[in-house]
Amino acid sequence: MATTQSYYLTTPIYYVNDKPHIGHAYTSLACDALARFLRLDGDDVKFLTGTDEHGQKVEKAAKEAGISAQSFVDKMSQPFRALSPAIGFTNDDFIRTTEARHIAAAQQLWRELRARDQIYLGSYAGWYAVRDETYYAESELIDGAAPTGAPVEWVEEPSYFFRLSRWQDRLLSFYDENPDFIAPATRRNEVISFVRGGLTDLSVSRTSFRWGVPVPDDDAHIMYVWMDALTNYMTAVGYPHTDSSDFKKYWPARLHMVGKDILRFHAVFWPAFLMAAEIDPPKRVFAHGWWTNEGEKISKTVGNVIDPLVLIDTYGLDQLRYFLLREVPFGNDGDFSHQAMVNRMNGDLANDFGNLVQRVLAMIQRYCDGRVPLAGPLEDADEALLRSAQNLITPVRDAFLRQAYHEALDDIWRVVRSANVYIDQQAPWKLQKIDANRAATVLYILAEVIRHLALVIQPVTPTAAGKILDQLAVNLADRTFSRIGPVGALESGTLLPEPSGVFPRFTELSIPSGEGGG
RNA sequence: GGCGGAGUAGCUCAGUCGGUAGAGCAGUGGAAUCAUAAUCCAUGGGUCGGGGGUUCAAGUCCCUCCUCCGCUACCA
Repeated sequence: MATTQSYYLTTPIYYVNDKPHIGHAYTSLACDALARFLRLDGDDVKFLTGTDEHGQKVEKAAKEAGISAQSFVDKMSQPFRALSPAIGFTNDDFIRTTEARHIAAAQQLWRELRARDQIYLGSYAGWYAVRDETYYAESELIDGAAPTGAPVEWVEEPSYFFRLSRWQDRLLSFYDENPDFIAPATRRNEVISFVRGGLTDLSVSRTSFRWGVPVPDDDAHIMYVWMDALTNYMTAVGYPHTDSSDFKKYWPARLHMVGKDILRFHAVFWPAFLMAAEIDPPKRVFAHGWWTNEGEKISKTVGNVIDPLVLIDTYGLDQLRYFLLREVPFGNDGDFSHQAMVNRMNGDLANDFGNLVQRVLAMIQRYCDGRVPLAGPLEDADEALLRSAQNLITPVRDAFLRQAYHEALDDIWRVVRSANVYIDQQAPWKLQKIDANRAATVLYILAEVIRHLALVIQPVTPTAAGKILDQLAVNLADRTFSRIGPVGALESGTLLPEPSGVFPRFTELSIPSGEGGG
């Protein structure tokens, strides 16, 4: 057995001032597929997601709603928690920044920084945008508003500062020594160029509102939301108990998956905080891209926000998961369109793969009494196809570890297509009439190939893959990657259940009565 | 303005250490009929953004220009 490795990966914690949309689902999906892959590969995985619940926006929204901030976030956090069962996310924990465990962790990190003179008290004055939770320089303002369009107000307050300026060189050498820390490469260049441009100390406390983690030993201040929020990644593995088994096992995190908009916080501030506290920084931050909707930028005001739950209703869960991971080189922006979705769902899933499974299982049912056929001597073509399926895990693993999901799926589909070529060349429906043993051999090879395909596609389309493995009578315990190859081979004579399609085609009849996306 | 990335077949993109370009989809023609009207086979004369240079040879290196995108700065 391979040695078990621990792999801790996280989504950002989602800000509760919003409802879950396709962007949240996408980030979590990218983590989920990897988490599932690693578990099947025998790793000890911890996959974390959760909600970010502090900040002025929440405080204001709660006040406007006439409820306490706590009950506001209790309510708003719920849809994010509900996303996991809806989209099949297998997160091991769901953290909320309002939990006691987290407040203790954030305060401890603060104390560590304070004790090392990495935080000092000063004062801050500037244009502050509540909506963005950010200060802007005078020069950044456009017509008296933030570049984002958010209204700004002049705020002058005492503030604690983190000595970020001291970490410029350390960060640059850290990036240099860890070329895989920031992905994709183009984002890495951006971050490095930003840091090279010079870093100023970072304001890390606020006195203008109250909804946050109190600064230790100074009740007038609460912690800057990002310092609070980023700490969640450590909270969930036991911090401040650095001698706990979870912390030792899972920290530093192997991967923080983030949207490209919050890369800087993760790739600059976060490692600086950690190095300043003498804690190991995470291994990797991946900044993925955004989706557009039918070519249009998605925005709330335009009203073209995509609800992932609607897409699941329309196209199916596995279909959506497949589309999101296949359609776009991971890291790039992508466009969601009905046509593209249907092309993937029908072309790749239903026609190429689903139909392959169906025709093979149907022939086994008909020609072999519904039992796993007995293979005779193998010919070159048999061995070539079988080997390509058995070896598939290698490039697929390599792709997953680089978060190159599209490459992994491309590799898998190469084998799917080879199997379709093979079945046509061998024509078992003809062989059946002249050489039943040879037909049985061909069908056995195909069944084994399908077993391998189903095994490796599990992280992306877990439900359908499970159904295929059910139809091959593969035990639940035999669905890990340790069963790849002859060791897990189907046993001739095993009775198989009646096959039924796992990847339905999308037809206009598939459209539910309500309006679809839009 | 600076830094970075990208401009390759109708569309989306691959193209390793330089050797006269590939995949998928779409289109066209054909085969087959086990299968979810699915599959398979055949078919791509693209000035590899423009121009110049190095080289026996450049999509692939150098210079320059154009366009688009990202990050960043500044003037206002």
